[in-house]
Amino acid sequence: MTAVRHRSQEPQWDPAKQISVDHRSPVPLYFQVASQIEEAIASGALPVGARLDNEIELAGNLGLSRPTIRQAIGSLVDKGLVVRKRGAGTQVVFNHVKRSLQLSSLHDDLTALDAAPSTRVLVNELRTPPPEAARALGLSEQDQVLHLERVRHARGEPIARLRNYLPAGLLAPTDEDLTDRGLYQLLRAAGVHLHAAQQTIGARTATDEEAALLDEPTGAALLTMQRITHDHTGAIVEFGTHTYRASRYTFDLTLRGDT
Amino acid sequence: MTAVRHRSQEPQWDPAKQISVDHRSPVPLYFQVASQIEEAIASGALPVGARLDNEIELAGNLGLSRPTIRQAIGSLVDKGLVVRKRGAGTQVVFNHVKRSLQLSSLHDDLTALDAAPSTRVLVNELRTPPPEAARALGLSEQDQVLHLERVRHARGEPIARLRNYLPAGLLAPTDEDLTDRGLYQLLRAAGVHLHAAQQTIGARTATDEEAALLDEPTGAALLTMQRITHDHTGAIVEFGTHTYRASRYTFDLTLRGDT
DNA sequence: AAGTGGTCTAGACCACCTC
DNA sequence: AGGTGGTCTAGACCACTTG
Repeated sequence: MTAVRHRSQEPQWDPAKQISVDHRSPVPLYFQVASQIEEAIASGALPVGARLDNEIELAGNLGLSRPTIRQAIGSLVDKGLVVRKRGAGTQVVFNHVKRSLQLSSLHDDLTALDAAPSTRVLVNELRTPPPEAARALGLSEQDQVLHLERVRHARGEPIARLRNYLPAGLLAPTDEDLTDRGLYQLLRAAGVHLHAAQQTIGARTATDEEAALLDEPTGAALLTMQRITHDHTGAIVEFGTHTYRASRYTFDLTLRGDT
Repeated sequence: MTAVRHRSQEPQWDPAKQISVDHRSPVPLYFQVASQIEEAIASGALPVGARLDNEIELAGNLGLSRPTIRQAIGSLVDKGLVVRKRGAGTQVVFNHVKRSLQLSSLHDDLTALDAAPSTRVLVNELRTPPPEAARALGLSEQDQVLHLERVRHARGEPIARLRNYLPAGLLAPTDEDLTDRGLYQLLRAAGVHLHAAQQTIGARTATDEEAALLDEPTGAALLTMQRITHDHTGAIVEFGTHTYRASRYTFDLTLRGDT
């Protein structure tokens, strides 16, 4: 019945007893199941290497159909937490997912890190865009765009200089809006559904102006990131060109294979 | 903006006539359907903004069940090519996916770009690891690991200095192996299933040694990338710490939202 | 009100892995 | 040879969006 591998110190975690589903809840059944398995993995009740019960058994024990169970486990596979092997079973391979560098703003990232971000607004007005920004937004250099320039601080130190260009009419933030909240937060609040972003990460040495803004010596190495953000209709909602102090900031990400 | 919203001006692309499925093929039906829709999107037959037929109709026209069609479209949603909206339909939002920065080696990336990569092997032997590498691999500093050090060139110019540490016994490449093929290629050929990698991207200025190796002036900005790679069992198969010429190389990636 | 995707069921056969 | 995931069918009801 209970498939226990030769890991003798298998934790006592009986899915039939630990997972409960509520058919009246508006939360989809597959999601309820996935969440509870994920929690068991994160808590260590299902350690790395542990095998899940097979899909048929799991379905029977929970009173659900196999496709529903498959959908639940499938979402964990997508997250990279477990792997399925035909004929062999489903095993836990990670107990947490590092999800940095998702579609979130620097402000959100720093807030999550409890780094007390603050923002100084240098520019917040409609202007004609520089050639590079016009090209990225698919506009002409005569069109007006919202030009934003900010310096982001965390823990009392400057971290990055952020320059953004947005199509006119999308947003009209006050300086206070920009001080308190990240650009992505403001866009979401304005009803924009962020869908995807193309980023290019590079490096170069600081100009005198950047060095002064970021409290670095001239010639210090800076990380650069340029980004084009699309909404759910495929329209371009933002072009940004940012520089980060390499001594204070790195990009962390995890990649997953397709095999 | 080429948004087609009315069926009347729908492009001439009839899925019933353009998509064919072969029930005898070993290729899954959902995959056959997904590939052909993806091709239609890439070719422009289904432009950005176009709406797909609804799932029931598509299923009926192709003689397949709705879950199979859903699985096909679902894979396109995962790739970010189309979006589904309940009550509204499924629309094309992108016509290509930039898939750089996936789980592939620099060698593969450069080969794909037709950049004629070549490699100079500086170190290829078993050694005790530096503290940082030992910690990343979960080994002690007394354990032997395979130490690799290479300089990658493309288009006749140096691009990056690559330093890798692998658990002993996993691989025993000759210098020729390393010259001709990327590390990930060698690992796959050795039967290792690459599953995920954690990367940290940063920047710093070049040391004299790096400057000489990479043909850059001392003090030039370099991109740095550290990576820990796991196989499908969760075991660590590689730790790498690499430096790239910022004047010749950037990291491109696209991020997708969860909404 | 009609159309469409979101979820779910209860089966089935096959391919692959392990024993 | 038996167990397991991979794929597929033919339905069903619901929630949301749009005209």
